[in-house]
Amino acid sequence: MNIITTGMLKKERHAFIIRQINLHNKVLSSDLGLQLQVSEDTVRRDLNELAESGKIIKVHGGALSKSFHFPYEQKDVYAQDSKKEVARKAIGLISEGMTVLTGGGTTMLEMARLVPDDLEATFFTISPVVALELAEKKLLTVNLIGGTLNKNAQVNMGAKTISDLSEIGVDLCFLGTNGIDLKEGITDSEWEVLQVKKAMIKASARIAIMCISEKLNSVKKMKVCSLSTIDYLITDLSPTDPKLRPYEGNTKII
Amino acid sequence: MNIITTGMLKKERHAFIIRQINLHNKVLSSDLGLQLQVSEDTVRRDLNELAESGKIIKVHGGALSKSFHFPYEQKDVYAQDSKKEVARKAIGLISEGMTVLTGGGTTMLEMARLVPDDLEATFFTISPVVALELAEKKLLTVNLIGGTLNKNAQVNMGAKTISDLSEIGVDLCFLGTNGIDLKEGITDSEWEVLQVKKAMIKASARIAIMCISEKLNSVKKMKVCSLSTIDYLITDLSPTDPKLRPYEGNTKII
DNA sequence: CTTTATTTTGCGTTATCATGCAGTATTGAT
DNA sequence: ATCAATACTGCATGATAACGCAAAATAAAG
Repeated sequence: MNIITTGMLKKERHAFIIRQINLHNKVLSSDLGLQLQVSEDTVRRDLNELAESGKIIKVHGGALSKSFHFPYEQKDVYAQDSKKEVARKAIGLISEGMTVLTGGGTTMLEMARLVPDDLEATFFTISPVVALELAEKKLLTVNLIGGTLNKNAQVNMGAKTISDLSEIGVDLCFLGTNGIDLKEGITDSEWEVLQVKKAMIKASARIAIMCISEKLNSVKKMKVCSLSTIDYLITDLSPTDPKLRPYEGNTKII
Repeated sequence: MNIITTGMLKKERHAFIIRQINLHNKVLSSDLGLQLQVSEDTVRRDLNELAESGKIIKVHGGALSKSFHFPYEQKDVYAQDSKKEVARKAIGLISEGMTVLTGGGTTMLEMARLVPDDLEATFFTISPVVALELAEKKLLTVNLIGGTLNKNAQVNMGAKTISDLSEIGVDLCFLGTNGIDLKEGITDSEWEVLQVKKAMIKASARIAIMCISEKLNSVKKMKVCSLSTIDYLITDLSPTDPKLRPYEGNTKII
């Protein structure tokens, strides 16, 4: 257990830390300092870097494995400000009496929370989490599209979901995305997700993509749709931000 | 049950507390103090933080599960033990590879929590809350029946739900009920609920009614089905309890 | 092989956080 | 109304973190 180490390079320390975390689900800065024979400052800097790139979760006193299993109710705790900003803007697109379709994810959940109490509208969603949040608003009609619950994404997927989506028609669809790029348009890395998104797009008169700025200009494996399909692009940036300029066209930047 | 823990990070304590609450529906600050080896002050501060972010409901002496805080009931913490007992017994009816259909409500939720991690089975449910809880179990396939989310009961209802239910066939259906009586059988007070329950019964080879003993011998306005339809009656009482004697017949008392 | 630039690291300082304790207030049950 | 259990407040203490800077190590260039 006691690993003696001398003159390790930063990369090696990082690897060591990741290994320790995978092994124990947690590490203490103080322990690492001793094991790696470096100051705790260095350890803390290492942990910061690893946390920055999303490999671990840094907490006071050390760090936790990212797969640290939290019960579902708190998976969404870390809704970053950028997501909140996107959600806030998205709400502006919804007007009285509208029929809206949404996916899942933290940004959508945040949007559900921000729906004003006096809005009367009809929502369809594939996300039970979003549905439950929307159900808090007294004037909304909330329809949950059924299907097989995907454990990671916590949204319904599969054949049933897609066939049910083909039976509805809505005014506006809010979609999150991991990949958005000028040339490739909207892309995704999971095939199942791709199918569902395509079905959602077909079901909707207008499409709004919600996307935090750090995901701009990234391409994933498979294409969902081209940019021309998108009616609104909602980001945390100002609509006049130069980074968004290339996306102007058919798409309204919000 | 006495879990020994040393040098836990705050986040770990939080996760531990959430797990305990999910397990028992309630925690006492005093217990947590001992289990986590910290002062009750620290426990209380932890509980405050968790309550602050809406993950639990803090009460005098400890905290309660949030999803336990269903719109309808919440009176006494200890009456819930009977539901737990019903849920525990219900689990016994589920065997490997089975296809199961469930409704919503606290007893169902409790059952979902108690499903063993190593059970491989397929679940259908009309409750997003139950679905999300079931999704925590790695080996389960969870299918959520769509529909219009009823804000009070937090289950899907309406025409879509009923037509979807008509398309499936399962081995066993777990139903809660407010009214059960020798002569009238299973009764309910809401028309919408009635329709859904009937559809669930039609979809299932066998029917299990889950019912805490205080609801025995009560009649509601509308009839769901007669007692002869019921295969299992699960209560918090011993199967040999004289109160249950009258219900013996086609129905197996558990 | 120097010399120079860049990065990394450790240390002192200051700020922040976490925790337990003592005293006081509040609660809930009888 | 009383009493014991539970909660909250403020504070002291030790732990951890952040900041800035200078020494050391590493890489790059001449």
